[in-house]
Amino acid sequence: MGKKVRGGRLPGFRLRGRIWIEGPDGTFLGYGRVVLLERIRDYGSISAAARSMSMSYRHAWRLVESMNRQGRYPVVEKRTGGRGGGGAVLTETGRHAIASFWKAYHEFREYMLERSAHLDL
Amino acid sequence: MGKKVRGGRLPGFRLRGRIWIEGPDGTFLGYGRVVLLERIRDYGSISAAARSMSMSYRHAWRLVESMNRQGRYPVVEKRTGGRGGGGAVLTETGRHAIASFWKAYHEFREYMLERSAHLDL
DNA sequence: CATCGTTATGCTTTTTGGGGAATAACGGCC
DNA sequence: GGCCGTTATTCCCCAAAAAGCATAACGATG
Repeated sequence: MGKKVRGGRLPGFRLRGRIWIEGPDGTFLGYGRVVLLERIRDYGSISAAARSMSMSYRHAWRLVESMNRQGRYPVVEKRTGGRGGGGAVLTETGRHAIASFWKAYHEFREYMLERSAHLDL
Repeated sequence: MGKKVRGGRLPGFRLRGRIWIEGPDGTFLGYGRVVLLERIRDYGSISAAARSMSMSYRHAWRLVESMNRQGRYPVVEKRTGGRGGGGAVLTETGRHAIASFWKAYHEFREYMLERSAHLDL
């Protein structure tokens, strides 16, 4: 009655995955980008956001550029100069993008959790 | 009655994703690895399989090593020397791994297709 | 009008993943 | 026993991605 000779489940193995939103020019939104957007929202500047997640400013800036360029509307509005040197704030589009991504993301986590259960190896 | 000012859907954008099976030492099975296993099954050798997908033998060999080392049982049995120089064949574990992955993979495709439909951006 | 921290951008260095070539060992088969 | 194509492994090189460094430019505020 043992179905197969193979020793059964491999304990340490699990199904993993990731999702992202792709635009005309490659990735538009992914986990890292969304976290970056949230930090920008919380800290009010790209550089502070980058520092807070130990990412280089240059990299963070490029990510924001990529997101802003792809959509019809920018996700981040940037101001140079002025009090405190300037800063950056989320647009309504940006806030909406974050919400959309998290929604898809959490549904996906749910799915993966459920699906991992009947993974037979 | 327009719900929001934002101009509506961004036409070119779509939800994408990928899945893989992770073992104690990183990736155990992914799309590329499974295709490689199938080629090994079809051609009877790692080098022919690698050639058929224009992958370097070195890379293919490493992937096989990674898979073989992680599981309780190897997925590929390799023979050096002999008629035709040797070769490689799938084990029962290997065949089962392929089937398991494709099952999860196709279910996942289904899910993504369905989920992409109500992605609002 | 000098200050200050931020955006903006170019240049150089480091890291990383993989390809290519070279070589040894192997072992049925003629 | 020599041949042959495969497994097994090492060393060097290349390209792409990201980090690090170094400056400009900016503009509200004191």
